[in-house]
Amino acid sequence: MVSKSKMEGSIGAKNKRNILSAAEKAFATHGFKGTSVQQIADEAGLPKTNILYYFKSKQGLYVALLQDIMALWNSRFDMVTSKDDPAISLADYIAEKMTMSRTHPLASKIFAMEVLNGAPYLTKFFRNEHVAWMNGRVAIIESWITQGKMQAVDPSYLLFHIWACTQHYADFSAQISSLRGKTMKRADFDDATRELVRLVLTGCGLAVPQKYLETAE
Amino acid sequence: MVSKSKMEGSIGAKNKRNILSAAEKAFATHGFKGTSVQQIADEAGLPKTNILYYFKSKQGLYVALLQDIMALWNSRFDMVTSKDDPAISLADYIAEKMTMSRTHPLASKIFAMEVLNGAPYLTKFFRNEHVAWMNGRVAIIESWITQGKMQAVDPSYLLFHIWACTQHYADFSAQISSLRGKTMKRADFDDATRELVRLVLTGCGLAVPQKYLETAE
DNA sequence: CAAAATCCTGACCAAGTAGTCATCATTTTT
DNA sequence: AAAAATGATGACTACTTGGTCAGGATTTTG
Repeated sequence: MVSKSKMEGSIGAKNKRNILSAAEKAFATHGFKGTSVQQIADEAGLPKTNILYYFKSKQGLYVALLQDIMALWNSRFDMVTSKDDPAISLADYIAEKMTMSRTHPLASKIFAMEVLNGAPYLTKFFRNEHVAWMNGRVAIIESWITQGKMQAVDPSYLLFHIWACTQHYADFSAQISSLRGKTMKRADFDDATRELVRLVLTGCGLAVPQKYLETAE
Repeated sequence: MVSKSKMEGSIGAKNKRNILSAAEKAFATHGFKGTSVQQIADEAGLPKTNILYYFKSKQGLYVALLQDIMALWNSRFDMVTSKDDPAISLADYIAEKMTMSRTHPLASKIFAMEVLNGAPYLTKFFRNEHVAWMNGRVAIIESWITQGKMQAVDPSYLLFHIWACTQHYADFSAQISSLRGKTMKRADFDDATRELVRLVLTGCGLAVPQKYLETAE
């Protein structure tokens, strides 16, 4: 019976999840400084001291949350190889990132704020795992180019632009909703995804895969 | 002698500019809540009370700054007509926005933070001037499309994507610098501009104007 | 069931905050 | 130069905040 003793104190695990979820809401809406531990406590339905019991400090909670968020960034694009089809790979990556913006907008906002403020808690991550990831992806795109599978574009800037556009729908939702007069629904995200896939792929001299072509009418 | 009496108290005008500049730096780095009036005072080299003398409150200062920032958004693209050339017009707009990201990154960051937090002080602006601007631009792009000057794309999403990519270089500079191992210089911005112009214009079925084609080597 | 570990919380505190106010200094106007 | 307007600031206050701590409750383990 090993499992029982190491059940991670299911009470604690549950509470931690609850607190992290409340913190995500609060931090995404008001930023790190703009959020008080009391607000998180209210959101979680717990007394303030209980928050500090599970996370040693507000900063500790924030860092834990940030780590959870970074784990979300993992993608099937991580595993792409130079033998894959660039059109499919890039289109799927764009679609995947758009889905993230739709389903995890709060995580995206917290990440965006962190980077806006100079990414004090991410510098290490950026300089290690993230650079390695980037180098790998750049190499594969370059290989696609030398294989003549796609037009010569700068891979770094291409990735920046994909991130910029996909994250924009989460981070700037207030502006987008105001301008459209209504919030983005699932169908709108699908439209935006198709538009973006077409823009990027055409710009890379690639044909748009069937499944990202306009279906209806 | 009307002018002399209404010289706007050049002392006051100068101080206000100084304070706004200090506030821009502080707010862009730490957000509204994360910035104390004292920090702004230190940055401006003035006692705290003097800040409150010129701007009635921290919030008042922030709103004044935000208005200054919104005025910066004015663009030559505002004046484009359906008779203009879409390739030139869009390329110039992209280049102009990239220049803004390079020369006014703090303004871009403050705007981004404001929108991230739900744009509480911009809702009115969004719903009025901004929607009107948007409708006008969308109509012109649609007219370009019906004239057969460019491919059929959704004008709203196209504009969103242009904003996303251009602002990204200001707002996410911490991430970009980390990944590149060095900050973006003027020449790098020019490279990024060319890449983005090519991506967008090609994606709209437009030829890239001469001046945005790779020059060197 | 006893002991140990984990969980929970009210009372409290030191530090930092935005903003007020009374007073003084300088500049502008008459 | 007198009066008026504008500019400048130290001292103070009311309030919020993150975090501690001591002690109690509940659950888990032997």
